[in-house]
Amino acid sequence: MLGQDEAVACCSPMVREPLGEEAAVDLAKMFKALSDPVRLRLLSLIASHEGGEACVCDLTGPFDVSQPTISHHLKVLREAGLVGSERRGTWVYYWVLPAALAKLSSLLQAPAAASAGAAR
Amino acid sequence: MLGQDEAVACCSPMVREPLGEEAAVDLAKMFKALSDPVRLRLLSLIASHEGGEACVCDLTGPFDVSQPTISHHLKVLREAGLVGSERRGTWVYYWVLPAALAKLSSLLQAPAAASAGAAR
DNA sequence: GTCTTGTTTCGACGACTGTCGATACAGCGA
DNA sequence: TCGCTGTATCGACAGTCGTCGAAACAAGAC
Repeated sequence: MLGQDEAVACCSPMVREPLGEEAAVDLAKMFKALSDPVRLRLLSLIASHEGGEACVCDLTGPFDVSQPTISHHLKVLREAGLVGSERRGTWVYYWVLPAALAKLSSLLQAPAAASAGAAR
Repeated sequence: MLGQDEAVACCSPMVREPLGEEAAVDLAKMFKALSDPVRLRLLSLIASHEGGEACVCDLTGPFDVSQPTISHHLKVLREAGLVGSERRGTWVYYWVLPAALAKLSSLLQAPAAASAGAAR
């Protein structure tokens, strides 16, 4: 549960060395979870919500899609390891797992050298 | 073409404030391009290749899929704005656009505070 | 010009995805 | 207990995606 720290530093930028086949499959699942506008907004809505967590009732309002669809997207995010969830009484709360985001973020980090060198 | 610098700094982490509807649609397209294992490996193969660029002939070998499929994936990456390409004589070369990766990377950056605060 | 090699486009096919309404489940309050 | 509200699951449907072989296009070699 708490062992998220190792995940943060697990991935050097993918621009430094070729991604392994298995790692690519794994990472692709996480990116796929981020590949829908509704899920992206859900994630940012949860993360920026007061206290770092939000109940589903906070999340259905801002969208034009039905409640079952929101529930489906939340499930996708959860199964991708991007958010955690817990039922507390009547409501179910969701929060972002920062280690997962950090993992992807560091993976995409482009070395400054490459960035500067790309003056084409 | 050259206006990539502004893109680098355009996006504060999505965990700080809710993503706008249009921004989410835009970003989702880029993440969708990353949501396939073959494309992820292609991207990292291109980026980590000597000189920061690779010709298609360097990219078809490591994969089990047909060459037209590789070409298709390269097109997806190109249309997502993640790579650039150019024909030089017989061969076509691809390179990564670092600004695009940096944009996504910074977007996913989880503030240390949120990380620490998630001690549930 | 004609052949050869490298790359892209085309058309088709099965599999997966996002969405919905209907329904089921969970917990609270009367 | 019964009803009410919040959330998840189910089944269905249209649309998109990854893949292939065949064919077209591009550039150099003979």
